[in-house]
Amino acid sequence: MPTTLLDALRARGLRVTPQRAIILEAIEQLPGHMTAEQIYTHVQQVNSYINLATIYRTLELLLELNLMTEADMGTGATAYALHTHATHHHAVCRSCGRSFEFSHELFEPLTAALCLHYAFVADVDHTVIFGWCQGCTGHPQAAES
Amino acid sequence: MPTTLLDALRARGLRVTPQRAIILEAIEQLPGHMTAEQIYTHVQQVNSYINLATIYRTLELLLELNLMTEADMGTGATAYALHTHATHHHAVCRSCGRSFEFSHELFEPLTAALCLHYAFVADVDHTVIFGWCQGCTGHPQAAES
DNA sequence: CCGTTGCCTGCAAAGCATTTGCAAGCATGC
DNA sequence: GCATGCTTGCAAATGCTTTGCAGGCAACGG
Repeated sequence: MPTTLLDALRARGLRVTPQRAIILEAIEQLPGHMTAEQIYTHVQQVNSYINLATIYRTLELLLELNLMTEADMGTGATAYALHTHATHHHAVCRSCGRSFEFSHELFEPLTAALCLHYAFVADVDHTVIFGWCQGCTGHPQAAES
Repeated sequence: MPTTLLDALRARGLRVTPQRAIILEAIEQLPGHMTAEQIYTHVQQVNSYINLATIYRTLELLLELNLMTEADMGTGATAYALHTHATHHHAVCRSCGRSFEFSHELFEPLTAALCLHYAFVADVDHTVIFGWCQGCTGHPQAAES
């Protein structure tokens, strides 16, 4: 049962190495969005001789192949997500840092308008919206204690 | 004619130093969004002894005071913008890198929905939307040459 | 099954934007 | 004016990510 990601590599004539197989498997197993570090940790449990640089190089590859998306969640590390993962977005609270996912349909009026007015095709999978959640609303300053 | 930004500092009991005055003036003069490096360059023309670290510390202060917003335009450096600057957003093309601003009203259906469904107050001033512009639409792979 | 080719990898060091420790400096209030 | 402690400059550290290089091995042809 070869993974779809490996097939995508083969289709482009790219080499299927043990490292790539392990990394791709880890990516498929991790839920939703993940950082390079998380993939690294997961991969270590299978084979501890895989280098972080290889993770980054593989992620770069997947981004080029349009199989993944990247997003800055404001945590310092880039968050990556499989493009096949259900389209969704994140709302992140500037005060408490908590976040939740929301469905793509809330985004559709915006993407439709951008397409209509500017012929711009928004790639808003995995977009991050900052703001203040219910508990922090109304007193954003006070909540930063 | 003291600047509004300086007044904001005074109102919080923060010290008004020559460095801060120069940095705030530069921020008010630079159009739209700017990077720490750009502010630094601008400031150098007035007083070349101001340190980059001071720029960053001042920006951090302005963010805390809610006078500025920050956004990652995908250029490597964080883009800062005055909160008083007319609310707007950026669409950035993943292929050619070009970007354009679009008005806040396109965002309102989304912010309204987030508020309604999740009681989440989106702070979407200066948000960045990635995608493909008119020229690059339809063949995102081909355009990356 | 084996040899060749050049794509991939590990390692270590570099890169870049940003942050921080520390001692000196100076804005503010008395 | 003078003391207090917030600010600054400097340089080093930080954290994530990228890169140079030499060796390794997947893919392919024979």
